[in-house]
Parts: sequence; C-alpha cells; structure tokens
Amino acid sequence: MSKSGKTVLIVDDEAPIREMIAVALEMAGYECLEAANAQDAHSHVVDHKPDMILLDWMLPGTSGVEFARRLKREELTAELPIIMLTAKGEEDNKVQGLEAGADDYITKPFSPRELVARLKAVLRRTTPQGIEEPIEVGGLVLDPVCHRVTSFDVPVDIGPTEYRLLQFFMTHQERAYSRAQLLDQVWGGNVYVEERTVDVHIRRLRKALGQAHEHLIQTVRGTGYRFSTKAS
Amino acid sequence: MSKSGKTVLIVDDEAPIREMIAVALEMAGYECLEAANAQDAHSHVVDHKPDMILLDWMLPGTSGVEFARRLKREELTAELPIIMLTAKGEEDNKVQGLEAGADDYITKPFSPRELVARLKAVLRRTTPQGIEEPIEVGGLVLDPVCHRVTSFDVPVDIGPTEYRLLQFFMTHQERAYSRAQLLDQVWGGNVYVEERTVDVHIRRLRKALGQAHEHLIQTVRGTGYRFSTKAS
DNA sequence: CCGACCTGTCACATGGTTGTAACATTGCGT
DNA sequence: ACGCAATGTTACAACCATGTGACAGGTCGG
Repeated sequence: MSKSGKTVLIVDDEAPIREMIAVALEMAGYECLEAANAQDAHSHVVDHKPDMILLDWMLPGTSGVEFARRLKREELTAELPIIMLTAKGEEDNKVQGLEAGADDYITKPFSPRELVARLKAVLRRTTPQGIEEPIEVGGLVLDPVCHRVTSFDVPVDIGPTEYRLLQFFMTHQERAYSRAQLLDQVWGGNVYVEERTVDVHIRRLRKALGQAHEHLIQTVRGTGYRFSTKAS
Repeated sequence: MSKSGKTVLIVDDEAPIREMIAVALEMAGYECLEAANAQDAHSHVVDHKPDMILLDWMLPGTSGVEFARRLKREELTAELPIIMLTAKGEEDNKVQGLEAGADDYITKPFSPRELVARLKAVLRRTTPQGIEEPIEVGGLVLDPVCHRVTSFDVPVDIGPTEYRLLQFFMTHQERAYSRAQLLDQVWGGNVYVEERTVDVHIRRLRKALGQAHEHLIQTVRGTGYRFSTKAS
C-alpha cells in the first residue's frame, strides 16, 4: 500500500505462464508475486497482502475454486478481488467460478491487453475506498481492520452481508439510497436479486444493532434508506 | 416502482431479437426505439436522444464497434451509455468492445432478467447523480441528495407527493401554476386525478411546513398556486 | 452425513399515503 | 348583506410500501 503500484499475486502451476503474465503486468506498472500452488499462494497472501489475485482454475492439490472459496470465507481475505483463469473449453465452469467468489473470469489463451484491461476494471470496481480507520458513531464502532462491529464495546453479531451494508452506510451517511443503489454498491453490480431482499437485510441489521441504534437506519418512504445520526 | 421513463435504443439487424428485447424492457418501464443498422440508429440518436443504446456487435454495413467509436468521438453523444451485445464465441472481442467505449457487454443468449439488471446498473453508474445542490429559502432547506426537508434544522415530515410538490415549487418560484400544470409536472402527465386533489396536497404541505412558512405557498384565486418569498 | 449458519424469497401483517367526497369557509360581484 | 363560486378543511376507504416471520436451499465445519 506504500506505492501507487498495486500488488498482484499470480497463482498458476506452469512457470512460463506465470512469467508471461508477470512481465505483462509489470509493464503495466504492477508489482507481482508468484505461486505455483494453493499453499504457497496462501503464504503470500498472509505475508504480502496483495491487492488482487490471478488464480488458475487447475492447481495441483487444492484446486483454484476451492482456494477461492477459502479466501472468501475468511474475513481478512474476503474482500480480496480474484480473477479466475481457465483453459478454453472449460467455460461451463464459469458460473461455478463466479459463485466461488471470483470477481471476473478469463479464458486462456488471452492477450496481455485483455488481462490488464479486466484487471483494471476489477480493481476499479472493488476498491471504492481503503478505509483503514475505524468508524464510530454513537457507541457504534465498525473496525474494518478487525472486521468487527461493536455497540458500546459489546460485539455485534452480524453476517457478512449485513457487515458490508453497515460499512457502506457508515461511509455514506446522511444521504438516501434506493434499494437498487444499495444492491449495486453492497451486493455488487452483476448480481440479480429482488429489491425486497434489501429490506430483509436492513431488518436483520436493525435487529442486530438493537434498539439503541435502531434509529440510525431510517426508512425513506418511496425511495429507500438512509443512515443518519440526526433524528428523523 | 420505477417510472424511470428512460428511452433505450435497440440496434440489431434481427427483428425478432429486437422485438424480444423491446418487450422485456417495456415491461420494465422503459421506452424503446429500434434500428436495424447504424444509419437508422444514428438518425434515432439525433432525433430522439435516447438515454442509452443496446448495440449488437455484428451489423450490416458499419459494425457495432465502429458505430460505438463514432458515437464516443462526437461530443454530443460521447456520454451516451452503450451496452454491447455479442453472440457466444465472440468473447475475445470483449476488450475491443470495452475499449471502443462500451459501458458493459452482454453475451447472447441472455435472460431478460439479466439484461434489465445490467441496464439498470449502467444507467445508475453513468447518470450524473450527485451534483444536486440543496435548495434554501428562509430557514427552509430541501436537500435532494439526502431526500430530506428541514425547517430551521428541524426535519419536516411529508409524504413523497408533498416532497415532489415542494421540490417543484422551490425550483419554480415566483410564478403561478394552475392545478392542471401542477398535476402535469408533479404527478406526471398521464395520470387521471381530480384537480381538487392538488388543493388537498397543498393543504398538507402548508400544514407540514408550519406557520413559519405558510405564506410561502400562496393561493392565486381563479388560477392556482404560487411559491414566493415575497409577501403577497 | 449431520448441524449451524447465511442467504434470498415468499406470504402475510401493518401502517403510511393517496385520492375523493362532503362540508366549512372565504372572496368577490351585485 | 346576499349568493355564488372558489378554496380550505376534514374524514375516510382503498391502496401501496414497508415490516416481519418463516422457509428452502446452499455452504461450511465437524
């Protein structure tokens, strides 16, 4: 995070391919890490905290999909953008890959050009903010580093989606957002879920925050929701 | 929900496909225009100024990419969002499409659901949304971003219709409007409601604003209403 | 394989909003 | 002052947006 250049971890068991990718990315101004299997990759993730991962579908031992799932499951790495690489003909796995948490999907062979373009796109999409500071309002504290929420020092137990929702709200206070906007911002642009789903998660979040903070998330009838410290 | 009233131009050389898309979009509340080639499309763009374009990759004559580039080059149309449509197997062209200025890219076949979802996402992303300034008069503040009205920092509780009514008035001060004009502007042209309904909403709005601002909305007997800061 | 968890969706409950009508009041011309 | 028309005011039933609880499928860890 020190320099402007983002760090990309390349995970593929074939060294020449890694090399080719690395060269392309370095020419585009990225730092590169390389790993041949999931174990090494995991070490790199822990040690160097890359900004994104290029992950081959086929890996010796733990497969790419499996590894992606694992990363998405752990809180510290859940937000790490992943682009899946796959050989031609395996396109049917696309859905599976995306469902495993991949943010994009590239079919080999691909041009360096394409790679860089998609990588940029994903980074742009997934790095709206780099909030390292805890956010506090009332007795409510959201700590992005610890990935935890506390209300008056009491831990609040919420699911990943509610966490992201709350984080979005705490970084976008006072303004009203439509359900569609929230789906876009919190769920991610490419999913399709019912707008009413937002209501349910709002409900869960309100419930989890308890009555002490219930008023923080306000309903804007006919429009959507708003996070505000001011009374309605 | 969304009476967005946005207009979408569908450009594809196959009429059945155009038709299918048009039906899907119309069910979602969009207006549709259709064109079979780049020439017709361009006329439509000039004549009807659509809010976005669905552009098939393959077109007789000028190709989709070419057309997209042309649109992006001209100043008047440079901001027009474009979604590219492409048949399966042409995925390699994706980068080229995006570089030509397309805002998104959908592979045929696609579900109407997906189409509408992506379309919404693109429109949301490309619609300049945040530049709306709060309007202030006296101690009365209407903030479109927060979707909130305050009178001397005290929140004013009004329904959606009163909100829209007030917003219209605050952006059209000093002039008298007939009930018919207000129905047109605030309710939307094609609804049928009694003109007296306006009176009721005016009343509700006056009441909500309180005595401090009651004089702002003036009755113009025999004509309609007027929003004015000057005393009558 | 099971059980705990999370998620998205539904059906239903609830409460706010809306349009309309009925009645009260005001303004204006005579 | 009177009558008429325009507007103010209130009440209300239908409607609609949201709140709420339950459920099925899926994932993950044991």
